[in-house]
Amino acid sequence: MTYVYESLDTIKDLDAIATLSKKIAKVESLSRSSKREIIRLLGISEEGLSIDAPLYGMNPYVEAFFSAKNTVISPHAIDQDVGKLISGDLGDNKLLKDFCQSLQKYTSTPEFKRTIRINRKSELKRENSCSRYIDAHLENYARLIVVRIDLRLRIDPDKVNFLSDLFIDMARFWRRLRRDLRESEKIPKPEGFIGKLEHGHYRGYHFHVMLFFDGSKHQKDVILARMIGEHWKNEVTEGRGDYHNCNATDPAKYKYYGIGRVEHWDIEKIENLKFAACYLAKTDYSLNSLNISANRTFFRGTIPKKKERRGRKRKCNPVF
DNA sequence: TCTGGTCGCTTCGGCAGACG
DNA sequence: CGTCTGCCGAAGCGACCAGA
Repeated sequence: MTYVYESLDTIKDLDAIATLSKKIAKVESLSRSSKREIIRLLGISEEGLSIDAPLYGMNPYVEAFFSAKNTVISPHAIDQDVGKLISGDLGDNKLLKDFCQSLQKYTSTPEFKRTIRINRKSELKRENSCSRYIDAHLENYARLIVVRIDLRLRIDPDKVNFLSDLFIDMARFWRRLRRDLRESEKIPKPEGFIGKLEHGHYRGYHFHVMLFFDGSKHQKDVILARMIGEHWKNEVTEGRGDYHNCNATDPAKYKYYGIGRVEHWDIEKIENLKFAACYLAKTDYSLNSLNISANRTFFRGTIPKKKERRGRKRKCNPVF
């Protein structure tokens, strides 16, 4: 039995490959450090990566990178070899040029563009969906408490089929959590949620969850997040789970802080909130590739019905 | 060729009612 | 009283098509 072993370094490398590959595909001019980085990444064997992170390779840009590498360089070349092959003046290196050209050729095929286009389109759809959902909540509640938590499972070595078993567990726990959020008296009841299932190469399956509470009923976002997180950890998963409380992180560390208390007049914070929500709408290529019957990764509650607005009229009403 | 709209299919969320 | 089940409308997803 083999386990999926995933190290953080692998992920960083794969992310770097994807972003650089995108840059090359767009024929952007590359800085000297970018070129150095490409050479370093070319030294990584695809074989090793596919053992460490078997699913991630399904990112089309990563595929493009290795396809180009294999046409230009022997597939058996190790980093030292690559270092020797691409040395000297980087500005005028034939191998590097060939590599970029090959990658550009790969990414300019209609099939490649098609997959990118389709993914981008569903991404936009989900982003719009998030935005509409947030607007609908702000229309009903002048003040929202937004909570962000990441929910995950500790890996159980007894599971035989690592990927699908955990997926089934996750689906079951998610159903349970949703029910509890709606019905349980023990935890605070949110007015809405957005959820995104991801397959992390580092931590396995995890849910990024965003919860919306009525700001007139709840205040302390950090405590709300902790209560839900503890419930996930102890009740829902019966001790098999774990969580990360994003609201507990210092707001100053965020460039765009859009969680916690969000008021209807605070356009900037609403924008930040939507920005954070859009992250949940991003495509997870590794999950796409799993081809599980229900390969849905994005979830949200239904758009709330317009409530009759009572109380004091809103003074400034920029949004609605 | 790309973007945006729409449609059908499938799954999901929310609710109500049954069950133990 | 808490949990399970089934139903219905809502929502995600992929495919097609029209127009820029």
